[in-house]
Amino acid sequence: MGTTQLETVPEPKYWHLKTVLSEALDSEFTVGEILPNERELAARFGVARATLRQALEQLELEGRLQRRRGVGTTVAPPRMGVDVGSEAGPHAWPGAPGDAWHTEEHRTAPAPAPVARMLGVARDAAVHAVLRSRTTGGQQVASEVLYVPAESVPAIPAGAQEEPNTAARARAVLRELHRLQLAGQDRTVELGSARADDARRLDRLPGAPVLVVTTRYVAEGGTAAVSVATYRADTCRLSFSDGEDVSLLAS
Amino acid sequence: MGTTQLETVPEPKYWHLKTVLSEALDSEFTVGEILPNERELAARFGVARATLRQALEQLELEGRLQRRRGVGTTVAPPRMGVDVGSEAGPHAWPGAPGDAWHTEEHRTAPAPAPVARMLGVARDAAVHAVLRSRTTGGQQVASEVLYVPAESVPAIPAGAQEEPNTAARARAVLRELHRLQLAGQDRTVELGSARADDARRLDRLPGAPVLVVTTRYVAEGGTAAVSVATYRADTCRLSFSDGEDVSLLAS
DNA sequence: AAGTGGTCTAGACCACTAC
DNA sequence: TAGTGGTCTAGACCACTTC
Repeated sequence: MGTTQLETVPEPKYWHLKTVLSEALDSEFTVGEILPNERELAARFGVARATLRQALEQLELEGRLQRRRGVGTTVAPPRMGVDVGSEAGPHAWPGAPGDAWHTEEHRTAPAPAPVARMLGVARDAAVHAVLRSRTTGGQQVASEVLYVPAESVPAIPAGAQEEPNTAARARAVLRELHRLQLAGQDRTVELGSARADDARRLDRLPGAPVLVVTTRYVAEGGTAAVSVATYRADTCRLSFSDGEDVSLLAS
Repeated sequence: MGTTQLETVPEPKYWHLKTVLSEALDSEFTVGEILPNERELAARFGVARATLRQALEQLELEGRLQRRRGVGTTVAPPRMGVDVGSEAGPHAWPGAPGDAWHTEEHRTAPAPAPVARMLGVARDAAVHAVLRSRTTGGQQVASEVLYVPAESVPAIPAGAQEEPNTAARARAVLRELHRLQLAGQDRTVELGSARADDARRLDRLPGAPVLVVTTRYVAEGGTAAVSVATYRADTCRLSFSDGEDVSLLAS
């Protein structure tokens, strides 16, 4: 026999299952419909529940399914496009009028190591942390922490006094930030898994896949602030329209 | 007792494990070092192998570990930044001189349904498909398919003749495309899982997490081409520098 | 041939939601 | 309380790499 050995590949069961289920979703189910439970599906396909779950996990990762403990597995709507590139025009400070975020809270804490490095501050230096959240179509799609070193907003008193009016303090930090001249910004996107607090805010379990968008805001002196936004990877498609008029994207 | 019920939350074992391992990676291991095998790690932590694997999977998803069948689990280097926004200046056609891609192959096939919709062609209409790949630091980080409807490159003869010189044909399609005036482009990023062919090209198993970057190229008449690029989500951090001079990003 | 990670099983119990 | 998905176990065998 030749060396070609056509298709010796034994396709894993869960992979084949995923394909079968995916086609069934396209043809026999409608958005929002609930699937039979895992034990029954496993029995119906003649596999162990763990194997079936491997297939379901993949489909959930791809945004085709939504699973909720105690409730069931439902067919997910197509991912929603979420504008990231031109929320309020190119090169705008966070919190500029018209952006898609809701300012929620203010804390004073040391920034995570990579953020501290970008900001050029000591690894354990306390900075302002402004927590914001973003909702689209009635659903929480992202939560963000904006790190602002004290040097960027000298008019804001240091946070010795941890008062309850944190939302007001957060807005004050943003207002001060807007006084600076924004020289530019750059963004990175990477895959992450939701930490416990983000997971709670996004209504997901810890470890759920998220898209982490890190934005560095550059002003005169250097990096004036860094934002770390985590988007639900299962329901979101991030869109970076370059400021052009892009109308017919739709789904 | 009050209703606060502090920390009733029984943290899942795999979650706790992941935290412990993560800290160990930071303090006791160096990049490239190989970990003890899964059976031994599981025994050492007193959990089933499946539970340990759940923790390892998370760490691999976050780019902390790299696992290879038949070899072992190694500590991964930090993710590499991959420029997506300004490869060859803003608003350049794919294949413009200086871009980071290597043109490999040409096919003629119907585009996937969502792409066909963006291109405004019939769902089963055959279009040019140009396959390209991108390497960074000696590693294959992305594979791309560029879909070009026949209308965008009328000078290229329809692909009745499936000759072997497909790379040459691919470059011819790109050359023809460059004759059009590029009016704008927009990008989306979403999470996906590698199909069998992409997985092979990226040296990963099918289903591996990938970041799917979809770019729509707009010329006079409308959408002239659509590119679907899949990046290894475990090793890549996509960077959208807005064309500014952004030097001090580092790791 | 030996050792690794990848797949799969059949079961158990837990946490959560809804009634 | 009943039913769902989430976690966990202790095994088995397979596919792949290396020697």
